[in-house]
Amino acid sequence: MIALLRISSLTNIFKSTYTSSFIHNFVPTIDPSDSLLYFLLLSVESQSLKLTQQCHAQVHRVGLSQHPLIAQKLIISYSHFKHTDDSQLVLDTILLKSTHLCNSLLNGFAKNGLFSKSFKLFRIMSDATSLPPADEFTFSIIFKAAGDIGDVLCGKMVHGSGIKNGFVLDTVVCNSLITMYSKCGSIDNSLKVFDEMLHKNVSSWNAAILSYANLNSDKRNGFSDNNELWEFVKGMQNEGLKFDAYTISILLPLCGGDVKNGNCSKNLGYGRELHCYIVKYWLDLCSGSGSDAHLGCCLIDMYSKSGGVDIGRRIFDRLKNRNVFAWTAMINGYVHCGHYNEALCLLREMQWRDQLEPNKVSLVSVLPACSSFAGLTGGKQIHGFAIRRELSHEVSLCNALIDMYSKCGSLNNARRVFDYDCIKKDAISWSSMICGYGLHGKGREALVLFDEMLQNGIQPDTIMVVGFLSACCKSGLINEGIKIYDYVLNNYDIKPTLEMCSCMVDMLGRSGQLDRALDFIKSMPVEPGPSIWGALVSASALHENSEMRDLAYKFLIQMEPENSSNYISLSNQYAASKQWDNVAEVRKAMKERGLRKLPGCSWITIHSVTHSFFVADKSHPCSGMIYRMLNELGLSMKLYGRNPGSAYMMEVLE
DNA sequence: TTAGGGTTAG
Repeated sequence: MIALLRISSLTNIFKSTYTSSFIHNFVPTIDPSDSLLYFLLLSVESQSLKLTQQCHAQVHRVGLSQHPLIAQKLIISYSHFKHTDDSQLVLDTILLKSTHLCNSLLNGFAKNGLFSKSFKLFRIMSDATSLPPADEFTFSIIFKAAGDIGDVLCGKMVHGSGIKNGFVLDTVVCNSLITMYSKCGSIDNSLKVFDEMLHKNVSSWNAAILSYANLNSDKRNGFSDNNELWEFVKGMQNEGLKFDAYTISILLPLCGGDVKNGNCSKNLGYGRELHCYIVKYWLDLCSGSGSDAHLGCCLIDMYSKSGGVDIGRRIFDRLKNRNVFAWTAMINGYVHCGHYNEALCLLREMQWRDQLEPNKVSLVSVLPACSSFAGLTGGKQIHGFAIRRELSHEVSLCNALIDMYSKCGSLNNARRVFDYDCIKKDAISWSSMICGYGLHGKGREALVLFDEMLQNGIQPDTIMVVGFLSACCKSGLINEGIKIYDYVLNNYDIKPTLEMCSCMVDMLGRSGQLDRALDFIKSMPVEPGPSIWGALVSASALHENSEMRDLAYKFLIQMEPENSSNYISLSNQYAASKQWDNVAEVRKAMKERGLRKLPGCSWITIHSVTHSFFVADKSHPCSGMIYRMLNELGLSMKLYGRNPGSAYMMEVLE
């Protein structure tokens, strides 16, 4: 009855809008089922739910409600528009239900994230009493749903059911099973399914390669030195199978380095080989995926992350079908390499040259360029653009905005985004705000927020702990910092990192507890790096403990023998205490190593004009005024009992 | 009808 009422209302929609439309004239001229199938396809392509509804009404009007193919297309169309209740209604109306139709509804539920409905329907199909039995298509869909949930127990249950029903011999079913286990984090099971497959195709290898990649390394940082994955990939070619566009798009992200952190990938050589392969088989690869932009994105990303942003740009310029992904990949590449102006220009260019709207990711990608280059005004413009496009509540964008506002000095705006725009906060939202407080030395605020975050059930991770410790360090909240450090290590799955330990040394050192800082270094579970000894150097200098300072310098120079800054700062320290012999010794050591200090440079942008300054630079037209102000600041610091560091001041004022 | 790949944030 309910179904009939619903259909009746749909018919009314159809009648009210249909009479003058072209569909009305078109339908009677050819077979009604053909025309309806055509319009249903058109409704999805043109994103018109109304057309789907009109077709549905017409289906009933011309008596085609039991037509299996039309019913299937209706189920698919309604699912596409997230109207799965209407998809269900279509199936309910069918008297002779087929597995085929049930699968379409099952897929509709799964694609809309309605997993409980998917599994309920799957159970009914498995009973094979009120609905037709499951087939291999059913299992492909349900394995995918289990993978999307990410629950390995659920995955194993449906796997068992698949084996019992004899469907785990089909290649596509096995491929979806490999992916399911991979998504559930059970890589061993994933590769076991692959090993035991009778007929592997290219997609089977792709699924296994992706799984293998997850096993071996973090994609973002490139692969570890082992060659196991690449040997595995060669196995695919040894079996006479060619890479397709999917294979390459899985492999290329593993070849990029992390130029931002000074790491160039060890796998760039493989990346170049893949690039050659793409050039050789370009047409084949692009005909499969329909566009060259897809592989282009991967190449741009790989080269940019390996420091070759110019190569990325050349690839970008030659793309025939540049879509928003390609533009965003290029923008992101420029930001990654510190070419902020180019990134900002591209954001404008994509709109006027290709008439493409930047999406959420484009904006997230370009925001760091505002923090480092365009400043608060540029950041606010991006924010305004996001508001106009109704994107300002997207969590990733909010997180990037919080970061941008914090780094541009506007903590109030950062907090406003955190409180009002960021409706669904994730761990990064909390972390961004805590790190913002850390950046501004607002330890108390960071402490309150950290506590609130824990009460909200958000798990802390190493990055937010570093942000929090940094805030404590700058605010002198030593006990609070130490307490939280111990708390997170004892209560969460967090292992101390070098950054966390550096914060601890910095915190203890700044508070004058130099011996405690040294004891901490001796007992810490990670190998001390330059940041650790650097923190101890600064703290020892601050508290004028020359013995500790020399010890810290000794380790620091041992670790970074080619870093001229360490020698210069040590020399300056000796000079400040008039230890001229030591100064000479340090300068001699530098000379022997052929080290020269590059002059430090800082810059500031005022009214879109960037002013840069080198050490002891007096070339600026306002140089006299600037140095007078520096002198005044130095004197003020002394008045407040803070030593600006005579050696450093000497260097600046010389 | 079924599986797999692209740009992002602390």
